[in-house]
Amino acid sequence: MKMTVPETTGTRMRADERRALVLEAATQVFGERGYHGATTDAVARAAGVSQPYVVRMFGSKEALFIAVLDRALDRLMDTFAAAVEQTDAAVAAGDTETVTHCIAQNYVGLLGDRGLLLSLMQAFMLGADPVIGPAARAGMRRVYEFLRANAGMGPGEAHEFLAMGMMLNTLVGLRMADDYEREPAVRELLDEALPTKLDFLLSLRDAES
Amino acid sequence: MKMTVPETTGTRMRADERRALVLEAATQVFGERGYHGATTDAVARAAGVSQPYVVRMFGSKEALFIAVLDRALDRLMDTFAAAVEQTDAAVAAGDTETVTHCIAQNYVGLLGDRGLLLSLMQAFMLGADPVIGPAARAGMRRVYEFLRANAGMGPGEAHEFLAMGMMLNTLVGLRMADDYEREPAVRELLDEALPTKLDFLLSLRDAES
DNA sequence: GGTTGTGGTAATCGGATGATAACTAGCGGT
DNA sequence: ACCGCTAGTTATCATCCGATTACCACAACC
Repeated sequence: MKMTVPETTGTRMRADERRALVLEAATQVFGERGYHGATTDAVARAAGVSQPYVVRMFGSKEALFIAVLDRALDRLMDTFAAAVEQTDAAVAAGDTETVTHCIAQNYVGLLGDRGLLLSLMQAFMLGADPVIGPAARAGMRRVYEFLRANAGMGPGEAHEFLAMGMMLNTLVGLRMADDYEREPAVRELLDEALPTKLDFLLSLRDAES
Repeated sequence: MKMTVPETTGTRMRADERRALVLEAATQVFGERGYHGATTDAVARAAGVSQPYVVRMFGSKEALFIAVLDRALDRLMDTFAAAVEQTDAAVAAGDTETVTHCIAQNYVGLLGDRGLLLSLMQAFMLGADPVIGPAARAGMRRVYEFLRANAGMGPGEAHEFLAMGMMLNTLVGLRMADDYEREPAVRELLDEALPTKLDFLLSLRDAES
């Protein structure tokens, strides 16, 4: 009974590691093409495994998407929670930073993981689906209730914050930054939507393969 | 050369009428299930024609979606333009109504045609698509430029207005109203998002088949 | 050094789906 | 009456995709 943790030294990987890899790949693919547009084969190739393995690991494509949704929400809430702590510390140090501002900063950071926010949005557009719909609604509730209960926002603040978030997600989904140089109106809109972090967003766009 | 307009009295319909019917049906179906999730067969059944006819009428599913997108944008701009005129008339009469408020009112009215706004949102999530992406970006630009040039909004106003619109679209896509009675948080959020027209939205939900 | 369990893959199937081809029928003009 | 054009259909194809089955291989443990 040594109970050693397998080190993944050889050609094979531990199942939970591989699972995390597949979830990451699936997040990207689902974010890019949406639930119906994504194929389990594309996820498998992105993760470097075979297509049947992806399906068997999660039971079905639908279950995989739910897992992606849950993971995305977990990460989102972690980011928010960290932002709240960060704000508390700043306030304790005499700073006058608002929670909303601080969370917003960290939210923009999440745009770096394009798949995460887009997978969420894709789920939000599938409210009519009998399985995904309820899960997506529960996800939105979870976010809203966090903002109200843990971030100390009022109903109006929370709603406004979510509206900004949906706008940013939409602009990312549209790949609006692709037209930043070419279209003056796009430049103006993005300058307004991302007052501080715009160079960050553009660098992400250019870093794409 | 009588040049009479065929009256569609018999079993057959004029092509442009049928085309409008199919476009309306496609708007609903694409809005519900997204571009990839929608099938040309579902569109055909909703329009009461055969599946091959739908495909041949537009050339491809992709072209049909682009047509749906264009029609949705046309209707959206018409609604906005009417709201601007309405505001001008109110201001001339001594009223102090803001354009933003008036457009927002009319926008909420568009929620009645659920497919219209949802088809737009579905397009906005497909920015990575080589054909749909550019069309969707052009659509968003068209809306923004109207708000800036014709509705007299500044960059900040236009951005804020769009953010509220994206939030409302998302809530509709989520079918969030389904949880209005059951979940207090949802009730609070919807009360905040739709201060005046909430009963209208709920009546729409209940009117569904 | 076999044996057992875990981490995979190759082969394949069946249903769904977009598209095409070939054909049919209503309607107006002469 | 028949002729040509427009509005439609039925039948069918080729492809894609999620899922299943059966099999393979590495590694730990006795």
